[in-house]
Amino acid sequence: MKTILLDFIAKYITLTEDEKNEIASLDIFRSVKKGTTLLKEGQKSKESYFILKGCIRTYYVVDSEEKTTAFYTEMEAFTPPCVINKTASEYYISCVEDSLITVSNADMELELNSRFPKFETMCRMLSEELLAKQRVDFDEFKTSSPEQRYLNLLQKRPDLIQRVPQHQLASYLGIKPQSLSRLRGRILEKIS
Amino acid sequence: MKTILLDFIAKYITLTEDEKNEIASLDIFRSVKKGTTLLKEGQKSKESYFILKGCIRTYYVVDSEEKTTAFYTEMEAFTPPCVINKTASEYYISCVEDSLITVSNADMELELNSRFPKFETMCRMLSEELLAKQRVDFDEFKTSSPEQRYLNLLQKRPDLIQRVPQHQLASYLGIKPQSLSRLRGRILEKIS
DNA sequence: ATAACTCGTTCACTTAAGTTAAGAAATACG
DNA sequence: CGTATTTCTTAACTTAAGTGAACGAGTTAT
Repeated sequence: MKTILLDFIAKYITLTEDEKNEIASLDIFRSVKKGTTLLKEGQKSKESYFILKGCIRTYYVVDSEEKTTAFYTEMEAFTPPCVINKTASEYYISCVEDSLITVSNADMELELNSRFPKFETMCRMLSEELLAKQRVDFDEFKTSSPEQRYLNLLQKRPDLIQRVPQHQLASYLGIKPQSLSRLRGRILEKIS
Repeated sequence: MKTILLDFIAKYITLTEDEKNEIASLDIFRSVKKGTTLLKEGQKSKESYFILKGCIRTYYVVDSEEKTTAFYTEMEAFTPPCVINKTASEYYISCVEDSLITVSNADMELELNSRFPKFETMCRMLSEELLAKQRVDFDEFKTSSPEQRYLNLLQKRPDLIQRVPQHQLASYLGIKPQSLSRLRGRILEKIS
């Protein structure tokens, strides 16, 4: 189970056995139930997350309506903007499914970064990679219609369409649930 | 002039005089004319950019139509996704105005990172910060209408509306130039 | 077991963006 | 200087998303 995290790290740097043991012995592994809220709007936080198993969602509440902006699943890591900016969170984080995650602390990372330059190298590489990936996602979103976005999602993350409620998917695609229903109907008609 | 870059770096780390001199003596400062294309679709590149003065635009060409996805202006840095992913570029980079920029190389950065841990710390902090900022931008884009996006841009980057052609702004906002014209008319009517 | 609620879908209607075309205004260029 | 080109706006029409309401299916609570 803890090997999932070590496998992830191995994509960026090579750890000694001692270092692996140190990582594995950290008290960062958490099991969270579906529906659990990990962070609320207005709260301050220093926590970063890595998903071993399950699905985590971030959403804003605008005019008492949820606006889902991201889903994180297996082998994905993220740090909320409020942790980087040291501001109160503008969004909520909650569990879509029973999940197994790691929860690490900014202070802990700071210490690891200064103790192990290797660790900082990994953080830099990971941030650069995520920045590039998110840039491409953003560009694709901007340059395509809701229907294209849905078809794109169907290609790239088909699992999401199965494991996530439609109304959350809709807002993730930037539209209303009714529009997603209609749009799916339209696509089915085209095929037949 | 080179102090602009040093001021930017100073936001993240503290350099010695020797280090400052070394940075200032690097052959990375370039003056580029309006309209110059820095990178084309299909090309490979290892170059990162920092804008001292001017404005740089990234755009895709889809069905022989330009889709502008970003503008970079004074004191902004960016590395194209193709450099990180080591793939051919999917977009173009071009100069909106006569600009003064730095062009650095991935190999050069790798060397600096290993010679000066401080430099890698800066890269990590910068990537983390840009990742958080871009996340917020993406979320705002997703959760708002074209009209809200325009008003938001008017607040956050009023200079862009002056210095960039409308049709490029429109595609940056995810709409057609005609829609931007109409939308601006609608806003003016509301005010009066 | 039934009532309350959530979720997804459908429908009719409204609103805004896309499309096509035309013309005015600004800019570039020979 | 005048012509060509690009840029911006306007208008009429089409298409798709937003809105409000209603319905059935499935779930939760009492």
